[in-house]
Amino acid sequence: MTDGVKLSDQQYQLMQALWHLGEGSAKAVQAQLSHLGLAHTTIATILTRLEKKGVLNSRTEGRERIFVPTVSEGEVRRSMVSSLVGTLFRGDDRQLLAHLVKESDLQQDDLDEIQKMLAEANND
Amino acid sequence: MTDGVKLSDQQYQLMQALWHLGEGSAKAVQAQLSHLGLAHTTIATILTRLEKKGVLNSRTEGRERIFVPTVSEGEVRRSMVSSLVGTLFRGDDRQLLAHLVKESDLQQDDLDEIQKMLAEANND
DNA sequence: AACCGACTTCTACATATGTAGTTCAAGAGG
DNA sequence: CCTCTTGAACTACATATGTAGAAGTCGGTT
Repeated sequence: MTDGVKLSDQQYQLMQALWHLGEGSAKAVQAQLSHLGLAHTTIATILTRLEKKGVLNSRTEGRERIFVPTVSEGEVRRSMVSSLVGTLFRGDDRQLLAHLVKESDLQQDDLDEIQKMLAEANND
Repeated sequence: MTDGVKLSDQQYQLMQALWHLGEGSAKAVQAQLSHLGLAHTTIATILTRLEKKGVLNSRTEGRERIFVPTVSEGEVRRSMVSSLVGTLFRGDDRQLLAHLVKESDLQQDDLDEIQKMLAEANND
């Protein structure tokens, strides 16, 4: 079934930090995302909301709260891509594929690579 | 440049109705989307907001307000796909392509078709 | 002319999200 | 033991969105 996990850009970035870290405190996440220049309270708020949403769990360790993703990046990607496909292409993945092939500026080697992937998918 | 047009599901559906119609009143849009069961005032609100956002124009014709898209479905698709690619795949279209090839349940003829498209893209 | 019907526009309220200050609790240092 | 630091929790406020009732307006009908 379609998980329905859908994250905003910001939320995805935080999750990404956690996926990289494996797990971590708000502080650790903030460090990882220092380029965004968000206040640590902001990070904490978003993490709390993500937990309420069910994509994170947290445990208290000493005085720190450690957050752990409960969904993988792959799962989230799958569900977000399929949600977009649902909206834009009536759920037909192949139309997105076609869109990409037509709209992307693909180089010869990209094409080769894709054909290789196709061949593999083909063999499974 | 990246337009940055980004619509919610709901907003996209309304736009889609207008793209189909070419242009139309709130009433016409509602009719087109009757399956959603939204009040016509809801439709009107969304249309007004879409206009403020710049993806629609409207003219008053008699007592009706006719809405006209100012962006094409293709443009919106492009910018929404590329926004998702930006978030999920650091802007690399090929990664989304790879994702699709791996995750989608493609049939043999789908593969053939894609290869045909690739060959064409290749010839341009 | 008074009324009805069809639309539009205004107002309203809930949830989600972006963003962060303020307050609180508990360990670290003197 | 008291104070300082540090991170957590709470509170706050703005914008976007979903959703729709209420009020206003204007042309058509009797």
